[in-house]
Amino acid sequence: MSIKQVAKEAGVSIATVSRYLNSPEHVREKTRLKVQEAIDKTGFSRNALARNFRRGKTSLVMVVLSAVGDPFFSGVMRGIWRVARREGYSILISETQFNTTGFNEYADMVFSKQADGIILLASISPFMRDGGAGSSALERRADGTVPPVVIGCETVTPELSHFPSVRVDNIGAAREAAGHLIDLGHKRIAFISGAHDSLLTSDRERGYRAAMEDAGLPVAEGWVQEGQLSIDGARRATRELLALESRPSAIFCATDEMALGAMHEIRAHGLEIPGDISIIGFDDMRYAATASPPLTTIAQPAEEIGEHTMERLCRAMRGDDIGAEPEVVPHRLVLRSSTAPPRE
Amino acid sequence: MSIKQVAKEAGVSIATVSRYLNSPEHVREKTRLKVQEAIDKTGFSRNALARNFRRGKTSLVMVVLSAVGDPFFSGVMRGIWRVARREGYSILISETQFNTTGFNEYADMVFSKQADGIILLASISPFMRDGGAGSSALERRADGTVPPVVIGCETVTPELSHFPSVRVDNIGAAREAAGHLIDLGHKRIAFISGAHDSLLTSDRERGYRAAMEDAGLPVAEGWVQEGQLSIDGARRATRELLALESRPSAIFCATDEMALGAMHEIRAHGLEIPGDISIIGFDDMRYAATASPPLTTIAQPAEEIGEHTMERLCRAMRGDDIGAEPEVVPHRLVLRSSTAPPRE
DNA sequence: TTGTAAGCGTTATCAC
DNA sequence: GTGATAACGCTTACAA
Repeated sequence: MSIKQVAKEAGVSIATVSRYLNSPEHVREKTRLKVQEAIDKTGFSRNALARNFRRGKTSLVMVVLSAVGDPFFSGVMRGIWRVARREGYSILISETQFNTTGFNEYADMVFSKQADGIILLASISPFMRDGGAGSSALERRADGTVPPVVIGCETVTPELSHFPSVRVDNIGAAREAAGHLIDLGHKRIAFISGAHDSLLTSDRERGYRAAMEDAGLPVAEGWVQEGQLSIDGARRATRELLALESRPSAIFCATDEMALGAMHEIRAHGLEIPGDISIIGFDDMRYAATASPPLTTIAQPAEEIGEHTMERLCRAMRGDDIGAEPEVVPHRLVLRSSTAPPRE
Repeated sequence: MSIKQVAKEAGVSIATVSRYLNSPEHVREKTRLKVQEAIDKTGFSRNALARNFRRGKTSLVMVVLSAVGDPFFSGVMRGIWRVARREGYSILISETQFNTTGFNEYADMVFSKQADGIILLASISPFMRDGGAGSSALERRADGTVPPVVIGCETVTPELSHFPSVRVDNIGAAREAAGHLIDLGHKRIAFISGAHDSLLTSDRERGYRAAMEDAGLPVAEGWVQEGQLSIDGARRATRELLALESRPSAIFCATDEMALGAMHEIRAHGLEIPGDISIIGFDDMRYAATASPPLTTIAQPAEEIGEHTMERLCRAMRGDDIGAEPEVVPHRLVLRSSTAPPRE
């Protein structure tokens, strides 16, 4: 079932079979028929491993994300796909499952030629911690060039600032989210962040703090809680907030996922949203609109982020210099029913 | 940056470098040091393409799913990962994006040796429709053996019944879900299915119809609506149901995703859940519990499905005969607050 | 313990 | 248009 057997079967050389496979227009009609027949007969399937090896490329792009199952990625992937199809790339996805080694393993795939490029959607903080093979894979390269990597959504650390990225202005958007609550008249506004080392949410936290400062409002002790980017984490964080002496009248959650957790916990305490407490999220994942009440949030143009990220990667894989500037795409405040003026 | 340059740098043969890489214990301490030094100096990274090609295996397992962003996959992947780590496999994920070619492309990767095995979580109906390369990849094999494929979650078509699968008893579980509504006293119970060709939800529909029949209840015209497996599809389906003369007092949704859409639509009509209409879902994805009211549903043991699926695949890749019997894992009815006795 | 050398299945570069 | 044939980078007998 190798090209060789097909050649024998068809009574031609292996070169001809290869040509038939790669550029049939360079093969005479009559020969083409013979070869196709031989292929059908032998049930041949070209060994992609050998092919990729020989060609030195795979036409595969690896998308690294923290976990499939995050609804936000649906849109981003759709955008990536649209471009990938157009440009002739296949997409392979890998999960870090929130751990360090996860990423390193996949970063190496570009280096070891198993993929032509990488799109990083996962949180990138993990692999800054050690100096393992993977992190260095992103730093150095034998010939000093930068490997084809584009970072999507995430905020970029200084260490990785030589990689291009596509994302919203997290600080500005967070500022706008907090600003919306302030505009409604809230003064006691809490923030639920991700983990303490999450870059993404630390930018959003910065925006929150900036908005508070602009408005001359204090950020009281305990008003910033870690929600671990999870529903349960957000519930715990909310529990803390509700127990506070100066209980906030509004909570800004760094992700919609956590906002859903917060809402659940608030209801469990017999409080009303937005009557007793207003909630605003971030991402506009599809479950934000079906929440009860529907969640006010900051929408990221997920599909657009996916498209632009992939487009930029394609240029990098083609060998173009795409620079390292982050591309900022527009966010949008989506007003729904989970925010309202405070009661008093 | 090939093994050859490292060999030259270290003053040894390429065989020694290769040995160092694969079984360092067979290399003298002193030589080991020399080689390691040369590797560091050259910044060498072994070309996995060449390696896999030569070895004829990749230690890679491909997980095919319809689309990233489905919260239900989180748990399944966690289970798959646990086993993969233990058995020394890496996981690569691919999306069909709900189209046929998507699957074919990836199915071929096993055939073409880029992955050692496949786990199919995606709906498998698409690739039954044509006789393309991919579908045949799952059917025939040069030497007549069955390629290492295990199907997770999904119901298996007769055409694919020679492949092993791991899943819940969809019919039985659906019967229980509908039965729960019947036990509560509901008589007008509707069902929101996926697409008409979705195997998964057609089994659930069968369970629903069986339960109704058992109870001697009719399934009136219009009580079974297609929800396209999406929130919006479910909203449309619900709109149809609410407009019905004999408006149902309870709706069984074939997935939690659709249940959230249905709930949203019901609330938009100013109706109460479960006061006016009871809702029950299927899957117990993580947003089911945070819905308002929390969603009564059928829980699938996602993590367990992932584990068992991967375990079985590992045995298949090892060459063991794993048979083709579907393995049925237990489901569980999770009572929350979206179901209650009918008003009257 | 190390080196030599024969492949693995393709693609690509030549002649013809 | 087609056919030899030399790579590609690595693993693995087999020899030394």
